[in-house]
Order: sequence, then structure tokens, then C-alpha cells
Amino acid sequence: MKRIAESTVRRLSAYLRFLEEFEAQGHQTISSGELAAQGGATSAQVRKDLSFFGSFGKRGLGYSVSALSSSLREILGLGRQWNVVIVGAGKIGAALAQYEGFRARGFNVVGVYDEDPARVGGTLDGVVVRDQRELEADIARLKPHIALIAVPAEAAQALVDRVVRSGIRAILNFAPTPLTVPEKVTLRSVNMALELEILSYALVNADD
Amino acid sequence: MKRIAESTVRRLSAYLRFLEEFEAQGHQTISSGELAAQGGATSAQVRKDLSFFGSFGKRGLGYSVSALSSSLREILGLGRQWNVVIVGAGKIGAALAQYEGFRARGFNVVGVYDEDPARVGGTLDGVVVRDQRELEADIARLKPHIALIAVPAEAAQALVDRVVRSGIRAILNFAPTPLTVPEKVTLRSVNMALELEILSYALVNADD
DNA sequence: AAGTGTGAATGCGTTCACAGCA
DNA sequence: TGCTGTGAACGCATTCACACTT
Repeated sequence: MKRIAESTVRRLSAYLRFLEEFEAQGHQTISSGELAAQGGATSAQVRKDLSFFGSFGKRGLGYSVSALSSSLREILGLGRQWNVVIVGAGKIGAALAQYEGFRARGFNVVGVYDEDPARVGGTLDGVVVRDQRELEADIARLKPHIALIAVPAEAAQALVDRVVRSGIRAILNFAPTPLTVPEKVTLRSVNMALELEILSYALVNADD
Repeated sequence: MKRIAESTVRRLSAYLRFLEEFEAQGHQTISSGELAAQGGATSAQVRKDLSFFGSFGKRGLGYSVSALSSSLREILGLGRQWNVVIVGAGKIGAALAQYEGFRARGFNVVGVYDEDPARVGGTLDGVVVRDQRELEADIARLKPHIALIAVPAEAAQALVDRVVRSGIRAILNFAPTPLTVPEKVTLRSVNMALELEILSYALVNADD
């Protein structure tokens, strides 16, 4: 299949969220225009995005809400459970471990790790914080698919190396530092201070 | 001035971070190539990014680390303190309120708000959680520049409307829902479940 | 009549390549 | 010689416009 732009995947995700709401309201069909209105996209964009994966609509009618929902879940790989380990049980790690939005979408936190003895043994939303030294053994045993990195910037690369060596292929990084991974591994980063700096730039350059 | 792409601003921020490290190591000058190696950019990209704002380098020599640092701080609006209010003192709001990365970059949390009486009055990293009903009065008084929205999806739009009406011009949203703001307001969103879904897509479509 | 699916046109960010200066 | 600054070329995502289907 053709290479799909990340921006497209991002929007598919948004479409799916809205479709689920729309379905709950009892609607049967939806047009590309209605779907677009939601996330600030255009109807052409919606149709183009979907066209990369097939023809899901009926001309003159629109899309079946339920059929399109399940197609999108299929495309995004959300028709299954994903197991997630969280590395770092500080403020951010703890908040992530207890975030309901993950479980609701099929992402199960199967382990939380920290190196601080004061944190090890504690419980976060039913998951016990384990010693970071158990990481390799646990990954071998539990075979989680995704690792969330929530440790200080200085420690992040070493931990990424460890989880990659243990077989993890997808990483979501919250440490404010650039990281490198082998090509076969997908790495995404969320950098909250960076987001604020972009707002800072916008505020300083607002022309009004 | 010409419109600058968000991706450019994002990279400028990364350059600045690295320049500060590099400066701490006692280096005087740096080339576009060295600066690029860091964040996976190319030297041409670095030079192009900087060229939007002026000529900061010396041909044949490179850039003065300290001069470029302060130019970037100036450009990004980081030569000052920004005041931030956090709306929502749940798991995410609390983690944000205690995040050191913000203060380190000049973002001061001047208020945290919640509607749950059980949370109001509590303390997060020295800041007292206040009643959400005080929001308007406090914004009028403290004149914060940025609002962080960390409430459930259903409540987010109403609160965004309130802070916008009170004069806030920059918002960072953590609620997993699309929001609308007037044109003069800059809105950015961090959606953690969405990031995981992009990883899910990558895992399902990995060709190996 | 309504709304999809899609080639073509457009716009925009990135990369190239080289002239210009220290 | 070394590295910047930048117009030109390129590639890719978005938008347009319309043929096609129900």
C-alpha cells in the first residue's frame, strides 16, 4: 500500500472519534461534509483521506456510520488490545498510568517501572510500580507492544535503548529531549514545554 | 514579517535547547551542520530556518553560540516570564502544575482551578487550587497570558469559552476533543490517546 | 439532486546547489 | 578554504473541480 502521511492518520483518528459519538446519537449515515465540519477539515480532505484505503461511501448518500467506524478501527489497528508499559513513575508517569483515556481505546497499562525505591511497590490505578531492573525480564514475559517514556531527559536515551533491545517497536516519549531509535522502531514525542514555547512565539508575534 | 511555518518554530526551539547545552560546555561557535545533527535536521534546513529572521552567522566560521541563543530567545519570546493558569486539578492538571520543565523555561503557574470542592483548597507545588468560579475574577486580576485546559472532554469547550471571554489569547488543551476559538486566539492541543493510535497504526502497518 | 471518488492544479515546506563573504 | 545565505528545483499534502453513481 502507498505510504500514508501522518497528518492523514491523525485525521482518521479524529473521524473515528466523531463517528462513535454520532453513532451513539442513533445516526445511520453521514456525509463527508458533516464529518469534516467537526475537526476543521474540508469535505474533499475527508474523501481523499478515506480514498487511500478504499471506497466506503455511496454516491449521493454518504457513508454508513457503523460500517465506516469499523473500517477505520480496522485501518488504525484499534480492533484489538495493545499492552503498554510506562517507564518512570514520577508525576507524569503516574498521571499516564491513571489516565482513563488509554484503557477506553484498548491500551492496557501492564506495567509501571521506576528506579526510586521509594516509589517501587506503590500502586497506581491497580498497577504495582516495579523496579526498573525488572524491565527486561518483564518485557520478555509480558511482550508489551508500546513503551511510554516518562523519565528525566538525562535518563531517557538509555531507557529507550533498553526497551528497544528487549523488543519494543513503538515508543511514546514524554522526556523533553531528542532521542534516536533504530529504523524499525516508531518513536513519537510529546514535549509540553515545547508546546508552550510555540504559544509564546504566537503571543509575541500576534499582529493586532 | 513573512508567515513562519509551525515546523520552523518547533525546530528553532530545539536549536535553542541544544545551544544552551553547547554553551554550558564552553563552546564559542557552532556550524549549521553541528546544530542540525542534533535534531535530525539538515544543515540547509537550519540555515533556511534562521534566514527567515536575519543573518546570524559568519561565512566560513559559523554562529556565535551565545549570540544565536539570545537571538532565538528573543524570536521565540522567551526573554521574559509568562504567567499560566491551569484549569482542572485532576491527574493531568496536577502533573502539569508540578512539572519543573515549565518554570525552567519561564512559564509560571499562577493559578490552578477545579470545580470539585474536594480538590479546592489543596496545594500543588506551592500553588493553592482555587474554585473554578473564581476563574474570571482571577484572570482579570492576574492577567495570565496562557491557559492550560486539563478537564474532561465534555467540559472543555465551555471552559475555553470562559477563559477566552476573560481575555486569554493562548491556550494549550489536553482534553481529547476538538475545540473552537476566535481567530485572534492561538489554540494548541496535546492528545495522548491520539499519539498512541498513531503508534497503533504504525505497528499494524509495519512491513517487516 | 445529492454526495462520492479522483485526476489535476495549487500551495507550501524541504532540499539542492551555488554565489558570496570571512 | 570553509561555511553562510538564498533563489531555484523538488516533492508532497491540500484543494479544486467535475465525472460518476444512487
